[in-house]
Amino acid sequence: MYLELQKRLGGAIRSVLKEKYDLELESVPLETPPDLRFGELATPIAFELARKLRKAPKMIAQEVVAALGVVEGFAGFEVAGAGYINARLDRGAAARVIAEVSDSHPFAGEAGERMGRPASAETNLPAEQDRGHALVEHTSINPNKAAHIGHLRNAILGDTFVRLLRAAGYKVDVQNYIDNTGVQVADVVVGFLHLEHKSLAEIRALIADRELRSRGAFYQGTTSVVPQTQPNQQGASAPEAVEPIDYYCWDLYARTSQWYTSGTNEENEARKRLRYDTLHAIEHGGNETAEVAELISTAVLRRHLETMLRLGIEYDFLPRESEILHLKFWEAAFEQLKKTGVLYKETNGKNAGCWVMTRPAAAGRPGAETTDGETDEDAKVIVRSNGTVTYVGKDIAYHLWKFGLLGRDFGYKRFFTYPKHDCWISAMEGEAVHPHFGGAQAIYNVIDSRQADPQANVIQALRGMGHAAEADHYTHFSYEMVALTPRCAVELGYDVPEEDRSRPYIEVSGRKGFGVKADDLIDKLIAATRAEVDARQTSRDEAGRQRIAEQIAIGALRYFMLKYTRNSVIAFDFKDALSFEGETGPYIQYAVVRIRNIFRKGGTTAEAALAELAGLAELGLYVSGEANEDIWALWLRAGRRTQVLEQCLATSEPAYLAKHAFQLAQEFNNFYHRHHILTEEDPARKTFLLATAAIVLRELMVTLTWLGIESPEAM
RNA sequence: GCGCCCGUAGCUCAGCUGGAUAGAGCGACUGACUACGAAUCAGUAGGUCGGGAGUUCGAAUCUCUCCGGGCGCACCA
Repeated sequence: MYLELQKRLGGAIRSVLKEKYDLELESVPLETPPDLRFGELATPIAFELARKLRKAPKMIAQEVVAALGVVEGFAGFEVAGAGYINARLDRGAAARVIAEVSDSHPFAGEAGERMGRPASAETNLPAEQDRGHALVEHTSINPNKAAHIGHLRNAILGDTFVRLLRAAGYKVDVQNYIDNTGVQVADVVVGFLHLEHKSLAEIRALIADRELRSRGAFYQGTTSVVPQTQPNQQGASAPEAVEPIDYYCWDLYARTSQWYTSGTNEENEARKRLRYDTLHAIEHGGNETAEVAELISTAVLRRHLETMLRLGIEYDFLPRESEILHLKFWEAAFEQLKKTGVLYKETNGKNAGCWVMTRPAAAGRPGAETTDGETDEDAKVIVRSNGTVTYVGKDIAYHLWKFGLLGRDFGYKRFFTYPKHDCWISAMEGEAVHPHFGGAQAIYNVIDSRQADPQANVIQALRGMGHAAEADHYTHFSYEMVALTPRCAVELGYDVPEEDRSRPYIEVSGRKGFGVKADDLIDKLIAATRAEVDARQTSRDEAGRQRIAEQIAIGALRYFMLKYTRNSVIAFDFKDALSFEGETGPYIQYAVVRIRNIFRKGGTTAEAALAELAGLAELGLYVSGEANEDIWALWLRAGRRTQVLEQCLATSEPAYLAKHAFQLAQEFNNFYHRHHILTEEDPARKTFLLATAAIVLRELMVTLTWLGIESPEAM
């Protein structure tokens, strides 16, 4: 609603300025006044024009207001302060618009359902239903250990952004890149083969056993969006629970990392050699070491998908580095890079014999402009003097593929089955019939801010190859890390050095096995919400209570990861993460439950309430006047959903929507205490109050769905 | 050395492309359940927006500088 009115007012003011002063403005700044006393929209445009027109701002504002006359949807305009132009809405008409914006079935359906592309009416984005094909890469955890809280932030940010893109009318492919041939996997392979001295057969048996006996077995083939957690103590016939494979690897990876540096100098040298020999065997493929790597990385990957599914996060495609290597993606990219002159062979200096690329110009100085014959010592090495390609090189090839510019494709195999679709994985020889991935118009890479430089290199390469449009639609969706507060680290039993205890936060480290595992946190959250639900929902059955507890726990976790803007470091603490009061997911869920209770108790429905509103004459009366300002503010916020969505997309910042949902819930709770709906004696006013609740319910449910948070039936 | 990010209430964070009296949650203190269920609400206390200079009619927001904290800058992935 807001967007449309803003456009209309901006247009009206622009044409007045054109007519009166012969000024052509790109756009008119419009803002929300600090208080409803000043109207619903305002512009400080007169201040800007004061110098140009050599007139007092107040005078300009008065002239503009006089010339504006009548604008549809607005009740009037006035000048305030030193020259603000304030606009007042025709509240009755605006309220009708807010009430009518709705999707086909806003109150029905599972809120946690995988978001398809909603009807255009829901997003209120006319004529922009098909915005093109976007590709979002997120999660991308090295498949050698359990996911931790840092990975959760990545996946939740990415998944939420996917939902926002889909809500706005984009076709979106979700990819989770799997580095199954990197050093991290090699390290765990070294651990299995050389620390634990296990054979291929033993490793295979160990993984099979863990998949059977660990919680992983319980998530397999589940039909529920959020699988039931497996209560370890219950079910006497269940086999003895055992740590899942990703937990096992978590410890082994940490042990191996330590092992590299814990021997004598000679031993350490040998161990390092072993490490790189193992890495190269894995990269090369076709040997037993590579087979071990494949087994482990696939088993751990499966666990990651299970963990993420608990949060309602699904993927469409899992491209793996092994296929990027063996399908010769790099060779194809290399040809293009040479042909376009992006890469050149260095003959002098420290990089002699390497194929290098000029780095992106630094913001401060152009720096990297190589004049002929001069050696750019700062250039980025893409192909080493021994002929092997670096990580950035492989990444360039992968991104050419993402945009459909590589001229090669993966093989595709089904890998994981979700309730409503399949997730595919790359393969040398895939299935004959498969969906097509890649060839997107816009891509978003959810990768932490430490990778800013390599990401900039890839963009630079694309631009250098002449793919300017693609480079412009390449977004490094960066975010800051999740760290632990020193107190939390101590609480977890880690040895925290004295000098670290006064720091604001301590970085999580997979290599050191230092961090909070994702599944542990989720389990802990569910246990906490379950205790609350058990205390409140005494007449509900076991399964019902468990389901509600899970919905609340996931809501709390997702909201926690979304409430911070991307570039603020989250200093993780159980106290904050396990909180269900104040600015949290459960607070918003609770508002939804409250509204549902009103309709249940009142023996009516939200749909009926909105239908009745249509028959209410003089709607404007109920949203005007001193006594109704708070209600009008609530309606106005309810009308902001698409505006907030667009803001989130424009800035790649889901936190704004999280904030919006909270503020709407907060204003509703205030309204709830001030106006008792079901005991209202004036039938017309009761209709209006019920419709108010219905609109807030609709808005909260749609917004929560976009955030990936379900609405429990009771709390 | 170069680059990026951060510094706002006791704590954790918002503050939209510069705009009207700087906001929220938590914590502290005071109140509100014969209930549309208090995972809630109302109220009080609490801020030199890290320091300084500049641009502007106007700066938490833009520029410069200094201070403090974090993270990147490999023929590692």
